[in-house]
Amino acid sequence: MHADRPREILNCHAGIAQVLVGTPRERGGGFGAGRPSYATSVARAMSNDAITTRSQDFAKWYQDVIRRGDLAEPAEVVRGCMVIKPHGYAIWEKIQQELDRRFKATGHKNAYFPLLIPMSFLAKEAAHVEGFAMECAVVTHTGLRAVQREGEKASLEIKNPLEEPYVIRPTSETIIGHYFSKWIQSHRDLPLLINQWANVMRWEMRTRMFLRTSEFLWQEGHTAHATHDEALEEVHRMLGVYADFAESVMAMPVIRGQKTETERFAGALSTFAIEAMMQDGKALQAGTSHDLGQNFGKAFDVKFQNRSGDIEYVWQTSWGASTRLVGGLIMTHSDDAGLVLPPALAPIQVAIIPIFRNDAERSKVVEAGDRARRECVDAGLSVVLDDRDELRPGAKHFEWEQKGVPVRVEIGPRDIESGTCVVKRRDKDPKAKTSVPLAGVGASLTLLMGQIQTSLFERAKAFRDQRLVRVDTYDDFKQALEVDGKGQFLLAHWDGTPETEQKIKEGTKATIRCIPLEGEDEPGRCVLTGRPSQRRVIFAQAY
RNA sequence: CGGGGAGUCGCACAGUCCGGUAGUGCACGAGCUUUGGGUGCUCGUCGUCGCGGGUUCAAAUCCCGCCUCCCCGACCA
Repeated sequence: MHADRPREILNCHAGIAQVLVGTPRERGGGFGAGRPSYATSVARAMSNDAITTRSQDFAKWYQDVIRRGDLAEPAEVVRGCMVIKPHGYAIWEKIQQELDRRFKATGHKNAYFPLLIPMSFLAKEAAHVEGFAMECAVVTHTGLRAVQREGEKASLEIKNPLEEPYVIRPTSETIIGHYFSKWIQSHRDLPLLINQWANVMRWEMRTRMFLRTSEFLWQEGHTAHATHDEALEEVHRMLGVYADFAESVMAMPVIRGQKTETERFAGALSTFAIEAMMQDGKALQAGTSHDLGQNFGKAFDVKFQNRSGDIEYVWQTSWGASTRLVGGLIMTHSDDAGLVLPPALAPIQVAIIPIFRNDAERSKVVEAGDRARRECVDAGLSVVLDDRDELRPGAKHFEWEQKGVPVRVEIGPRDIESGTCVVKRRDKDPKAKTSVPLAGVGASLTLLMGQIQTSLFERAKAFRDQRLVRVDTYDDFKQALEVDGKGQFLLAHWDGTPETEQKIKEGTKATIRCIPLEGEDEPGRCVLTGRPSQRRVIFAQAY
């Protein structure tokens, strides 16, 4: 793989000119024709130098994969924010589609609430304010005025202070609570099952692209129920939706579990989450589902009249998943050559690369390529015929490889003669080519997509399972936390107190990721204090 | 916000100590050449050296202030 290739060679041969999708005919004169194009900036983003390997520097590797995959770049003009580029956003859109379909299938409806929340709303739920106060960006003024002082450049000045400042939503429980109280009167209005796709802002100390940015995109589900049991059922249903999505669509194995008091959502009775292991062995929380109890119902006066005519507060839930999932996707599957995408989320699933030596060969090969392309389209695959003349085949391979395209197909004169094409899987060594008949290529590649999807999941699961270890003493705990320079998940007994959790964190940087829902109770003794414990929890260093 | 590192063309970097016309490789443009894993050659284009002040005949370089990014903490989806 690339890691073995001398850096100099990579450096001096780098080159990706532009990205064209579809056939020349389809493209016409539209996209990027005749003007300095987006394609140019793509080429620039992806130019030269090798990707850092995972073992060299995982954090650097992560950023390289994002840059070379043309997913996003830091918004250097806005602190802690990122620009999600088309290829990165296309992945997010696929995530959205898959999740949204599952939300609708479980009876939820989409709605949209204001970005700005009256500051007073935040104050209504005590634990909630405490959790989010420091992260809030606050809007205090409106209007700008141009000011021209003598001898100085014109500048802008802020005009009118607001009577009540607004907070830019860090999450929408409060404002949605407010509207729920207007919308709900009777048990007949329940359950109320709402989802919102939105951006939120949390003024984080330290940011990393996709994993933690000041502004991020997410979905937040908010539901209200007549009973606590019903709300809890919802909490687990949606946790299940996340887990199923993560495993079957992202091919990312997850552990479902409950958060400890320390890690619980501010204002919730209990929080559940799915936790995934990244390739450096660290944990990533990939989706959360909260039992809000009646906390927000009471804070926002969300009441209903039950069947027997009594007034009760509703039981609420909220659950969310964010663009962080894209970060998880990257760190679960990608390799030292760049991005690796599971077929279910790959904006481009197949890239066809024609091989030819002269115009006569070119027209034959491109024609065959276009037939293959159409077969793939008919089979429901998203496919590109890369017939760019300005790039040689090798350069095209590198480009699609770095962008994570699951399958690359080569069609050359030899293939046309034998009626086959050469297929390379992104999840396998590029030298391991297979030959596939051109007739029925759509069907065979569709089949292959399923195999790749499964294989990615199995590989990630094998890695995770191998690094999910049971420890019973604190010495073993500290030893097992890092093996071969990578983290592990430790199944250990814990005495259930925040104090012990804190001490372990101080001593090892490991936190309790969750109390797993799967598995059975197993009495034992806390690794730190030796006090009795009913169940093992998962400790790990986390993102 | 504390500790460390860094900001020079699209990317990666040299130049900064010791002030004197802003460089290299890749990318980008043109041409020829080449095409089953980053073709080769020739000629060319692109910079208010992160921002704002100051010192100086002269500032990428020295001084002051600020901003941003990366890493390690604390905080977190």
